[in-house]
Amino acid sequence: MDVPGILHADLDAFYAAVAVLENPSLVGKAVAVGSGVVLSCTYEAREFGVRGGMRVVDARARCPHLILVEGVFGSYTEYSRTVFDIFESYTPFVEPLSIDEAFLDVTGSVHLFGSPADIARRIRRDVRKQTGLAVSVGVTGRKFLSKIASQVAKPDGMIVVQPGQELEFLHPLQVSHLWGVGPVTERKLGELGLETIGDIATTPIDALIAMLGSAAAHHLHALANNHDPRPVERTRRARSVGAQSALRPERRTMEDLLPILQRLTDRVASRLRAKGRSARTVTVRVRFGDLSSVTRSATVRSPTASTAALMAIERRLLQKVLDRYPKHEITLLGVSTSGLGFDEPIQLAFDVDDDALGGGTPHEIGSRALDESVDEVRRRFGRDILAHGSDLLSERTDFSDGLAEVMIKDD
DNA sequence: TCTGGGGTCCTAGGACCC
DNA sequence: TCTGGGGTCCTAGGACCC
Repeated sequence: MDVPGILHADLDAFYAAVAVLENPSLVGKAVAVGSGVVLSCTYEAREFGVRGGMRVVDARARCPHLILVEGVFGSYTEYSRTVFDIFESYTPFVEPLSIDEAFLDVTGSVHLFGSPADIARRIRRDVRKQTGLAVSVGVTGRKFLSKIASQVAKPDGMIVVQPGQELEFLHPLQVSHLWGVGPVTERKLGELGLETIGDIATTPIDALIAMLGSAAAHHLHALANNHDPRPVERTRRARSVGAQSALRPERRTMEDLLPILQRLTDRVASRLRAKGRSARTVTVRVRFGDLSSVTRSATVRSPTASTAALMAIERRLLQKVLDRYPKHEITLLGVSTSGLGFDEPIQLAFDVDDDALGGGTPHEIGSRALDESVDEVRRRFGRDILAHGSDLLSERTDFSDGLAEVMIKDD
């Protein structure tokens, strides 16, 4: 008999559980982590209707004795590392989904540690013993099904779905259990009278396509029939890096918005550099008084992680929005970078004093050099640098739309 | 009921090239 | 010269997830 070999392990109420571990007087109490909104809360708080994502004032209204604690990010990463080390002691095939959950393919580990269900039990025991945290586990032969099983198993449980029993387990569940069904899709499905996963499985694919579009329809139809060929993948590279801020929409002028833009861009650029990545596409998101929002994006030829270069692009995008919506109350919602490339050694063809640039990786030095040259170009020519090339491209230098492209070459 | 910050993926239309 | 098909890239927006 085949053994189901894919586990989904998910720590229960992770941030709240860590808060309780670090302050034993909180054991058994209704505790929430967060400020402004609830990031995580204990099951004692959930009994009163408190949920993650809820505003703290609303949570307090439902649960007046709620104890609110601030998050401590350092402890979370420490606990997380310990837990992931335990995962990796059972299989090298661990795919992190977030700080507190992962897929594990244990198919190759059964001769060492026993059946997948045995391994799940051992992991739960090890995590409990070494950290004090509860982890719920789903054990099946498919990623999506194990994810659903672990959710159903919570809190502090495990569910094993044996081969041949998958549809029996799956079909009675509400559609919202499926990964990819949120409020909008749930409502659309409901309009067709589809409430359970079994309903989706028996609906002709064409009807789903008409309602949801091709990709979503095929995706949900496949999952509802227990088809999910996706393997457990050990690493996944980030595809975008962004930063958000949520101020009330009231500011209007470029001068008001620039400091916010600078702060967000600093965050994004330094995180890009820390990862050794650079971005080709830059997106600016703006929110209006009625809470609707728009985006403007631009793609440049060569990836950059330079704060000043990103700022120059974002400024233009922001100006585009201001020109298009001159009367609106607006705020800057966020900036995001995608089309990520890798750390490239770069050297400025522009006139920059090497000694002034300090140490670091070539990428860091290059990014700082670009920062300086953007400022210098602005001083000398009154222009912004839009992009830089990976080859020497003096003939591409283009002031036609008010921007220069700076020349940078590979070393 | 949009309050938080960080992401992923998909769609649709247009430009451009062969 | 016109029509058509296919592919790629870019832009803008939206749904969903943790």
